[in-house]
Amino acid sequence: MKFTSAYEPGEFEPDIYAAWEAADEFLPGGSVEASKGVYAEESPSTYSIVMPPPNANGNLHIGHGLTIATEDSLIRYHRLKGDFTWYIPGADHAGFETWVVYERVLEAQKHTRFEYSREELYAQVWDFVQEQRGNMELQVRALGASCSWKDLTFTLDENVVRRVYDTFQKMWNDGMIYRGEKLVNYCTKHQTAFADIEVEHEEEKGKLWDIAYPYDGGEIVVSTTRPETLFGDTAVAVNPEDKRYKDLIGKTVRLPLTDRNIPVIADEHADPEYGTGAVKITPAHDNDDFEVGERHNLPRIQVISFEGKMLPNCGPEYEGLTTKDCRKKVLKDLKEANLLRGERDIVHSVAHCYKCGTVIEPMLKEQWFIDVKKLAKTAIEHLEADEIKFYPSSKKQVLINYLKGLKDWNISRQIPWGIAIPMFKKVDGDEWIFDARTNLSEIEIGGERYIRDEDTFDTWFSSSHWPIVCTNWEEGAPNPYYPLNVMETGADILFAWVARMIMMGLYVTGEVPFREVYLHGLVLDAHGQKMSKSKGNVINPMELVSKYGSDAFRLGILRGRSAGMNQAFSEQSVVSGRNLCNKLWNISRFIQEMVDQSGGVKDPLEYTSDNMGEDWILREINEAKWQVESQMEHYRFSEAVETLHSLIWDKYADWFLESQKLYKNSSLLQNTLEAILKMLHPFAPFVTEAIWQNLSWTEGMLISAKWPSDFKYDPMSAEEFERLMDIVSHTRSTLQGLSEAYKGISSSDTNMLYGDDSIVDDNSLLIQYLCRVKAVISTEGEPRGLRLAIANSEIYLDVSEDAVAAYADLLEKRIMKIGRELDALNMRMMNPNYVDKAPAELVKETQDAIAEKQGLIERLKTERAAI
RNA sequence: GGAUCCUUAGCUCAGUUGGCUAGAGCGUACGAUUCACAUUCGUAAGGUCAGAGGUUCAAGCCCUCUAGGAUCCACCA
Repeated sequence: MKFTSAYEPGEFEPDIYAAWEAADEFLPGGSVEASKGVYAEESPSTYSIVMPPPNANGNLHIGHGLTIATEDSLIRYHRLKGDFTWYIPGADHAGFETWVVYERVLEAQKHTRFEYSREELYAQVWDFVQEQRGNMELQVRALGASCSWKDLTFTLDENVVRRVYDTFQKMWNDGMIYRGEKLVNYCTKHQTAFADIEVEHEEEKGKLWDIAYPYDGGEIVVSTTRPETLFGDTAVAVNPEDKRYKDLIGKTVRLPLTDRNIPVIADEHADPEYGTGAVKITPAHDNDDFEVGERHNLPRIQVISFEGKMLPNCGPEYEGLTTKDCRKKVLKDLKEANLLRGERDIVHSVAHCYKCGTVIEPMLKEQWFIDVKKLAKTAIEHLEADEIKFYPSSKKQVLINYLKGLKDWNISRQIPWGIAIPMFKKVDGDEWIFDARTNLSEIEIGGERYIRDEDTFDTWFSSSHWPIVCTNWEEGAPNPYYPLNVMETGADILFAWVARMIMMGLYVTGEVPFREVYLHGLVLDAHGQKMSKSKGNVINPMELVSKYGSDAFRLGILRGRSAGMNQAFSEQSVVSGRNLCNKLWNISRFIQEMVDQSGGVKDPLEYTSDNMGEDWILREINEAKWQVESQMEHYRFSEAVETLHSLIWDKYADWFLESQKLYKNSSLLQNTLEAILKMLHPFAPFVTEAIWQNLSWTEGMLISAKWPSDFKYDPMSAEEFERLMDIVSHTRSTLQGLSEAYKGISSSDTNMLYGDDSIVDDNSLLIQYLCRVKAVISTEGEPRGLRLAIANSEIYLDVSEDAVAAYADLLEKRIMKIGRELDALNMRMMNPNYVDKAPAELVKETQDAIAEKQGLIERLKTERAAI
């Protein structure tokens, strides 16, 4: 006997995973060749998913847990269905994320990045990541991901870099890449630029100061939240419609604390309603001002350094101050100069570095940009042609709207950890050339020396190639795994990643990179709060896995989750998953015992005609299977889990197995259990495989078994069993009611009497067992006790008249309830429009229901009359 | 400011093209107990489907408005 009384996940999970992996079960069709497009059979159906690569040096968080549970259940389902499934794992160098971590490591060692060359740093981080990397991969395994490890792609792998360079070169040749001096979102702590999407805006309390800029015969008062940037002012703008300032347009005013004069210009940007209606223009340190500057050809004066300190051009008193200190000093000096006119509290949103929270400084910097017009336009066309189906569907339009307003994409990052930008600048001159030899910092072509750009690519630029590189897509070569069947990822990176994969997929391959997109929402804590370290409500998936098992975690996290929604998650749902695993384990243990009693070998499916429960469970399994198929098709994981939970627990165990305690049809038990194991396998791979391996008659591995085919059964017989279930439920309920109403009634002391009823007659033993009554006896024409209100039957509980009397109140309540239901139905039928316009089928159903309820009430009234 | 989504049992959520007598898990109450499982079994209570209108024979579902919440985008001198 290999079945212990409780399932212990830890005893089985590591060995089972190792066995799958050793048997190459994770490869498409189970062979290396198939992943390369070489098949034994003619064009098999394929199914591919790429894993959004977890950070190579990190630990998995709850979001990864959801990702893997979702993707792996799809993969396993399709594998059982016979598809050549390819689930390609990845590891992300996570450019900036990892860099932040590594900078802390350096800091701890009392070093800084500025002591090393770019190459040295790259090599150091590479080693650091390789050391850490195994951790993440072990955790992905612990979650049961049936991904093809032989195809693991690291985002800095050679083939990735090659593909990224190819694309970049193509874009360069197509004139889509340009170098521009623009304002970038700059973090002065990390000393790198960010894409707009990487910047977090937060509402903050701030102050709006009014500062007087004097001129001969007066002053103009400007409003600003950033007085320290006044050294970079190159104009004051007023709205052209603003009568207050009309006469000042074109005049010059004195810039306070300096000896510079700047012009007053007219620009729509100035909002007459806001502040004083006059605004200082600092093109080098403000996004809007930059645009105003472009419109009016204003000089751009950078006054803040990349370290976040004031530059010498601010004057010796201010040079070297941080922006914060400088603001204080400027305000103090303005006050002393009697130029500060006002100060008020405001709430405004301020951009912060999403990693360290430092205020983002818009800075002038030469960067590489991608002109996204064509990319976005093509993507929109394909989206509008419905080439990609979205779950939830609303996200498609959200994405289109985003693409319509997309600005040019800054792909330069000033961190060493990433793919080097393959651009070199002529030493003597301004010319830039493309060259893939980024291992060299300097190259020579035709006697000219070129120096490589120090920057690296934005990670999203390389990540946008993910479906292409993971499936080994090559121009002109057929590839059954591209486009992917589905891209499953978090709704929060719809813009950052999904949008860019679509643009890049179309640009490189001419095809959309995936046919469907399933987006999951955030996993919130049990109270619907976002998980965060500072709140201390972070749930570690690995802790849950070690406590309850991988399957329990997977079942728990998929429960109550639907596409695109941020939803709560609690340990409780994992407990419920664990219980289901244990239930299935014990079902199997019990079946194995029964099979052992009848020889322990595998029998072909047989079913006997005298047990309706067998027909019924075969029907229920068929129906559950069809439901799960449809639910998987529509990414309704939560419902699929519920369907299976209900099948296994409420139907298979509570009714079928209970009835089998009397009938023991060994071959049927075997065949139905196998079907159930297969159906639950996508969600709970370990326990189902563990059972499969423990059962005496099964062969091979469950992971690569075939999805069950339909069972044949007798539908009449299955329906009859439902009647039996009705009788049993009703009896139990009535007995419970009786025992609560009248002390001394217990089911085991009560006899069930029946009149002319073939179902009871044929199944008296089963009914006796399921109802736990003393005996089921024919009335022999002498009914007594309480008659049960069950359609088409004559069944009594043999209890005293006093007990029946005590039960009267409950009975009355039930009659009332059914009466109300009957009234509602009658109302419906009395409406001529309903009878006219509703489908005939429905009207018939209503009529039947009325007849049934009338009959029921009659019988209940008889019960009452008998009291 | 713009957009999207959400509001259903005590809690967390399902509810597909309108047909519902609104479901599940957990929790609660009552009862059971050698015989697969206490990670168990049985029974029950619990809902004006956020509010107000509208369309329809019929609305949790479709439309309009209102209130509350979440997220994203843009902007805020």
